[in-house]
Formats: sequence, structure tokens, C-alpha cells
Amino acid sequence: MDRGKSLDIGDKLKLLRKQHGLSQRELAARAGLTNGTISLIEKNRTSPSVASLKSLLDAIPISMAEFFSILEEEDTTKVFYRAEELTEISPSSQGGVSLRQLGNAENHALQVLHESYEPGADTGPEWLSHEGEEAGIVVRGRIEVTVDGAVTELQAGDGYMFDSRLPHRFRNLSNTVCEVVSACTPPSF
Amino acid sequence: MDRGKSLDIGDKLKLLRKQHGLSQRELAARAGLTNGTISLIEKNRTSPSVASLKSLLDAIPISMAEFFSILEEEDTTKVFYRAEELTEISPSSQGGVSLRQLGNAENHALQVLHESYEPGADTGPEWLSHEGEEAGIVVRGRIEVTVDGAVTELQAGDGYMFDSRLPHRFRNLSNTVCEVVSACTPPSF
DNA sequence: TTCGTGCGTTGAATATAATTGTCAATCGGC
DNA sequence: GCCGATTGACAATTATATTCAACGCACGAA
Repeated sequence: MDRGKSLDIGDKLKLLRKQHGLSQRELAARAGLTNGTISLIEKNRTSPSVASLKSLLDAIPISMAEFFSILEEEDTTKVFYRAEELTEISPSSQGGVSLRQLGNAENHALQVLHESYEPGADTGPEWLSHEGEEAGIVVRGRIEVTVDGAVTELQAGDGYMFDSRLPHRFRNLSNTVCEVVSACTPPSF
Repeated sequence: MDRGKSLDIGDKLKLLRKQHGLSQRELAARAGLTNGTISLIEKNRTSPSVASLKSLLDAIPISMAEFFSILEEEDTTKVFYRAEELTEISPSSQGGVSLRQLGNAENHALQVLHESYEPGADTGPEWLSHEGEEAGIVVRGRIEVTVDGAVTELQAGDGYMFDSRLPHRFRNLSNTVCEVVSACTPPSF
């Protein structure tokens, strides 16, 4: 789970503030906070409440969405990801299915997943994605893949590729875990 | 200044949590917080720290940028704006110039501004926008408008319209405040 | 019924963020 | 040089978020 990076709000806020030619005190006055608070936030010595941050951003002004876009956008420069940095994106209602995504998706034209299917796991038939293509290779175990009516069981080394708009379904009929590495383009959801 | 709406994080978080089939306790465990905290946040009885919110969103998972996009996107449904709800967007370095924007801009194809120029106020010559058109009508006072070399002084009732990419400048040469209502499409910045 | 389990809520205690008042450092004007 | 004004930082206090440990409720199974 992507619990790593704890968002360097301080620097970003400081940068924005300076870009708008504001001192800590000026910004504080506009936002209804105090300069001390801003000092602490900018040095990342406290994590402001969402309410406080909103006051600050309103006073600059810049929206929350914009602020965090800028902030997280920089992840695009990230190249290497440790296994534990992949983010789990499966709905959790789907027992036994684990979809772990490489990086941020939103900021990339490619979405790569490390999928894991427990014995009996089933994505269910109703999986509608947006435009794009999906492809993957089975890394371990076996899995039944259904795409627009066509069914096969793939095993380690086998692969698939189809248009994301076609209805598709993955089921692990075996009694061992199945792992798949897949890719979608563009990020579909 | 848009200090009004204090972001209904609670409902949104609750919705997201339910959509992912998580209980408060499950989410709390994943995020390293407690169920009580989530209860309070969802009822908007506290404003979580950015760090706490990030933990929660990471555990769902969803990015901060995405979260606030969804949250602020809903403003699109907003139709009426009281005068005090317009957001000041002038760089603040420009003394005497006030640009107050209607709504959110980002989520709309149209940006409407209520502009106010103190006597002597000057936007400066270097104002480069993105593609699109700008137009406006002078509501009160007089103002000198320069667009790509052409200069005139407009007064109440007069208007202008030009391609945003042309260099343009507004100066209040008179000794009374000048007000202008203008529109740009698409939101240019 | 009577358990047991899991849900969301709440009050009191604790950890943390925000304010207050002050500090030294810096910048211009004289 | 001196001066007042302004900046960012810090320690101690106050306000607030978060935890902890209950509680009441709903649902199923014995």
C-alpha cells in the first residue's frame, strides 16, 4: 500500500506563497491564521488540518484539487517502484482478487498491474472499462479468461490481449494462486 | 474571497468508503487510525490533518488530487453566486487591480470576472494568456484599454472583445474607480 | 429467547495542531 | 553608522484532533 511519501506540503506552500509575493504574515492575515502556524507548516513540523490548508489555499488563491495535482504530479519523475510501493486497487468486495498498480496511473499513459488470484477467485462478468487495450502474461498458476464469449484457460507463460471495451472476466479454477502481470492503455477508469 | 464553503469531506469519504465495501473499522486498520476518528471525520465534527486524510485515502486507495477533484467538481452544479462568493484572483502584486472570478473556472468552459480598477491602477503590458477570446463591458468609470497596439479609453456602457493571445493592458487614467465585467473562454491560465 | 459478532457512535483522556508573544536577522531610508 | 519596519523562527500556552474504551443497535445462529 502506498503509505510511503508523506507529501511535502511545506515546500510547495512556501513556493506558492513566494510566487504570489506574500509574506507569512500577509498570508496568515488573509487566511485567518497566524504567521507562526504557517512557519510550522512550511517546515513540515505540523500537518495542517484540511480546514487550515483550505483557508491558506483560498487566500492565495488556489483550489485544493489544483494544489494536490501539482504536488502529486511530480511523481511522474519516479522511475523505480519497490514491490511494497504498488497500490492495491481491487474493490476489496472481490475476495481473493488483488490488483496492485504500478505508480500513479493518472499522470501516465500506461497502467501496469500485478494481479493475484486466489483459488476460486472471480472478477465477475460485468467489467466495463473505457477505451484502450489490455494485455497481460500469466506468471504463475493457471487462470480461466473469458473475453466477449471466448473462453480459455491460460497458464504460466501464456498471455492475452483485447480491446478494453469487450466484456471480460478472470476466474481461478485451480487450487493454487495465479499471478498475472498486465498492462492497460490508456489508464481505464 | 472564497472563504465560504468548508468542503464536505465527511460525506465524500463515507461514500468512497462504502463504494469500496469497507467498514469504518476496516478502513481505520488499513490507514493506521481508529474507527472513532473516522466516525468523527465522516460527521464533519473534526477537520482531519492532511496527514490523516492522506492515510485514509491511501488505504482506499485514491490520491489526494483525485479526491479533491471529485469534491470540488460538484461545484459545477452551483448556479447562483453571492457577491462575496466571487474569488479574488489578481496577483496581489498589482496594486489597485481586483479580479473577482465567478465560481470555479476549472470545471467550466467559461470564466467570468468582476474587475475593479482603482485610479492609477495598471495591469502592466505583459499579459499573456492561453488560447481563447476575451470580452467585457465597462460598468462604471472609464478605463484605457490597449490591445496589440490599438488604444482607446472606454467608459460605462462600452465594451471590448479580442483574441486572448494578443498582448493587452488595462489602465485607469481617471480619478474614479472603474468596474468591468468580462468573460473569457476557455478559462485561460 | 440468548448468545456472539460486527456496525457506527460517543465521553474522557491523550497527542497534536494552532495561537500568542517574543526573538534575532534583514532590508531601506536617513 | 542608526533607526523603524518587516521578515521567519521559536517556546509556552491554548485549542483541537485523535485515541481508548466503552455503549447501543442490528443481524444470525444456536
